[in-house]
Amino acid sequence: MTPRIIVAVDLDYFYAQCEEIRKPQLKQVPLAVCVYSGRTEISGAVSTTNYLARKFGVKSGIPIANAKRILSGKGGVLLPVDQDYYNSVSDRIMEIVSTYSRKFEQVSVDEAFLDVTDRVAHDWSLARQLGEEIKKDIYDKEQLTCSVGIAPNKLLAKMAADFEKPNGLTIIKPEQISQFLDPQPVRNLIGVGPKIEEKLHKLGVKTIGQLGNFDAEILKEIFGTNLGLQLKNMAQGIDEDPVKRKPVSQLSRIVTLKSDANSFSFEQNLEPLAQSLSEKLVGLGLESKLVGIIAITTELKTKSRAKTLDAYTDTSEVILRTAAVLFSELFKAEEKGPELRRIGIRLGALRSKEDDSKKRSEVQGTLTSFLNS
DNA sequence: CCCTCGATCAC
DNA sequence: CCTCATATCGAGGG
Repeated sequence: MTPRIIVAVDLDYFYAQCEEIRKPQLKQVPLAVCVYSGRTEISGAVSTTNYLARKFGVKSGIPIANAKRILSGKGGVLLPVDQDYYNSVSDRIMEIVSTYSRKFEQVSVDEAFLDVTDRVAHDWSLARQLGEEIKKDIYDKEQLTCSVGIAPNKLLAKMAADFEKPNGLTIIKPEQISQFLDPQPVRNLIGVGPKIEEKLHKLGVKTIGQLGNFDAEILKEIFGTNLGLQLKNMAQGIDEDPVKRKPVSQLSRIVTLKSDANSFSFEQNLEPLAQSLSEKLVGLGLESKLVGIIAITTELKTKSRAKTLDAYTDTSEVILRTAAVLFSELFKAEEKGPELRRIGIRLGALRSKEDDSKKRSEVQGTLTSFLNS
């Protein structure tokens, strides 16, 4: 019944900071790590930037061309993403973080949660010390800063980590929840993006405090039962979601075509995606029963199709064959077929390979529950 | 209840 | 000019 103590660890401007570690001179200049789409020399988007670049408004998501224009004459540097390198740094850091509690959950390449309630014996002052220790440990071993949030649940811990960065540490004790949440704009709630924000504004709801007091029935009507309730709960700082290792449930790969097309060579464009997905499946010891396609039109609208397979697979052949069929059906559906800019493959209905019917051995069941106990 | 699709979010 | 990847939700159809 006593509140849990959850720690969120958020690695600061991760990709850009990784580049700064390799080349410390980069710390002195505006830096943008970019995803080049290959369409033209500069087409693509910015993935992550350091804080010097952010001062000029160069932030994630903006077109590379814009970033280049803004930073020209300012000594700015643009680098292409090196995912393998970031992954290796991430793996080592997550290994470090996970030593602080058996209740560990990695949310993304640069974020993780720990439930340290037992470890600090419900003591918030000890939790702060532990947070400092984690930050120092990561910095000593990897020369990388992170922001830490400590709170009674994952939602608040993440918002606390976001509250002061880079290199911050913020604590929200149970009795501080409303003073922390109430004045903030609804947009700061995890899960509230531009669309939901817009709808809330139309209801006259601007702050999290206002959302927390808003009639739940009206929220349910507008956002649906589930999401409506979720919004109300979040605004009151309620989140029971446990810190738990979550199995991967889907995998996807997407690429940008060299030029927009009504039809394209499935072989040539889809093969590398299918190959990569198959390798990933095998690497994780997983197999998939659902293959889907993702198509992004010239107008940046998303279309998707999916097919549940007769049997589980982890081979690039089956993935490729299924995806090709789905694309050919997508094109057939319309007279001319949609004009596509980007295409992708998605795998769903995943399961662990050593997890089929009869052989879900107690060994694995107990091992998993043990890890999260 | 299950499947499929589109939307939304956050990375 | 506008990347890539993942989880979740709701609607609609069976």
